[in-house]
This record gives sequence, C-alpha cells and structure tokens, in this order.
Amino acid sequence: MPELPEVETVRRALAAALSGAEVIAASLHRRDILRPADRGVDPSEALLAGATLARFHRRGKQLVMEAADGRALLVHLGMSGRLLLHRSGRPAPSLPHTHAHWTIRGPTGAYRLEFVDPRRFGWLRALRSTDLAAAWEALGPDALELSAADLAEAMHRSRRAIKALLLDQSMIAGVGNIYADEALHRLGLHPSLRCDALVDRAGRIATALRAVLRSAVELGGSTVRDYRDPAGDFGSFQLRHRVYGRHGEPCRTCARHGRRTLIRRMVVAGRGTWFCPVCQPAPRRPSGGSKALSTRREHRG
DNA sequence: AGGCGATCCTGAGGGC
DNA sequence: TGCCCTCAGGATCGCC
Repeated sequence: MPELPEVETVRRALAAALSGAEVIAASLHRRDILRPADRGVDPSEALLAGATLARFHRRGKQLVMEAADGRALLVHLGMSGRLLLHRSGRPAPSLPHTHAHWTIRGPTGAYRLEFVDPRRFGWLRALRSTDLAAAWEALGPDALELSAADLAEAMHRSRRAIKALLLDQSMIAGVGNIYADEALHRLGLHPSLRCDALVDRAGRIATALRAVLRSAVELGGSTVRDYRDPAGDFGSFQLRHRVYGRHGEPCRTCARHGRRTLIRRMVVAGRGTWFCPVCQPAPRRPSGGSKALSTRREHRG
C-alpha cells in the first residue's frame, strides 16, 4: 500500500521526468475516480490539459501535480493505485483498470502517464494551487517532519492505542499500516499501549518514525503486493521488514540475542497488526477495554 | 472520545 | 484443476 515512502518515490520520479513538461492531452476513463465535488467539471480541464507542469509536492500520502497556470491535481493512490510513466513510442502494456492517462511532452522527452487503480480506493481531486493549503489543513504534519513537540501534543490527551494515533492522518500524515508496525517494533512498544502513557517517549517515537520512513524512501519504498514506482519497478524496503506480514516467522531481533520468538498477528484499530511478543511486551492493562483476549487467530489455519 | 462495523473494490490465496 | 469464500486495507461515516 502506498504510504509516505512509496508516494515520495513516485513524487521524485515524476518531478525528475516531468518538471517543465506540457500536458498535451488528458483523458479520464472513469469519472468516479474524481472526488464527488469534481464530477461536474470538464475532465480534461481538471486533469491539467494544456498546462505546463511546474512542481510536484507531497504531504503524507497525498501527491500534487502543480501547473504553472494555477491549476493543480491532487492524487491519492489509495491501496492499489499506481502512476506509471512510459516513454512514448515504446510499447506500453495498457493495464486493466487504467482510469486516466496523460500525453506529456517536455525537456526530458515525450511520455504517457497512466493512473491505474484496480481497487479504486485512490482518487483525483482538481483544485487551484492557492487552495492547496486549505485542502491539506485536515492533515497533520508530514511524518518526515514530525517534531517531538507535535507528537507529544497529539498524544497528551489521547487514551487511544499508540498504533491508532500513528495511523490517524489528521495527527500525522503519511504513516500507514506497514510503517506503523515497523516503527513500533524498532521502538519496542506494543501497538496497544495507550498514548497518554507514552508522552515522555514522544521524542523517541518521532525520531524512530522519521528514521524508518527515511530508510524506506532510500530503498524506494516497500512492495508488498501492488506498489510499483512510475517505471513499474518494485521497492525493496519489504526486505527490511521486521514484523509486517511476518506472522509465524522468527523475530530477527530476538534471533540476534539467541532467542527464538515468533512474530504474532493481532487486530488493533481495525488493522492487521504484527509484533514481537518479546521485543514489544503487552501492556498490563491493554487499552481497548476489558476483553482478556486481545490477540486472536495467532496461528495459521 | 474513540472503538467498532459497514462501505467502497478487486485479486490473492486457502480450502475443498 | 477449479470454484467459492474470505480477507486485505485507506478513508469516511454512522452508531454506540
């Protein structure tokens, strides 16, 4: 799933190839990929036809293509969304679920850009670049720039599980299920720990989040299933995952200390959550109520 | 406040 | 081999 590192990888690739390029034509194949408020507008206008692409921004998981004429297009890749960039003239397999495409010509060549999203959790939103700040008002600070003070403030009055807060885009923008689990394992914190009990560790948590996200950006993000960069290539940070998706496999941190502990799976904040029961000991009073069984279906089958 | 479930959607993967 | 069922997840909404 594209989270901050994957979206940043996409942003960098698009910025490198398309800055200063002109959108010759744009086509929308599914109108419901636009946010509801945009469905009445002219699609090709919304998709920046005729514009010169000036800048590519990102906040959290949201990407913006900003045109020189004041138009902008906000892109959310959802779960399975891809922006694929093909050089014109090369045979480009058109994938199913291609919902929009652009013909673009610029300093580095001519391209076809495609928005592909099988599960359609992704979306596009047309706006003016002057409205971008307002559009992003609902998002918390970008996770790569998260300060200890921001995080401490968010945690201070919250009794939710720490993982729920990490996933809350209005608190921290960019963290999704993968990097929440990976950061918590590196911190040795159980995902169910209450925020207000961890305020004194906000600095460490912010630092660990930034570090895990930066490492992932350097490796082009994680490809678990669907994610590809604009060239169609995989990320490689999944090779560094310590817990995410590793249910039943040995904890590598424990293995280094001569212990054999298996990664477990539970549900926190409605999400599949992977953790090491030794590195991340359970709280004495798990948040989320009195249910004694906070883990379930720990074994395959 | 925040947990929880439903919703949107498709494809992967397990079970039989 | 192939069909069917379940499940995964980001964001949002309504309910409790």
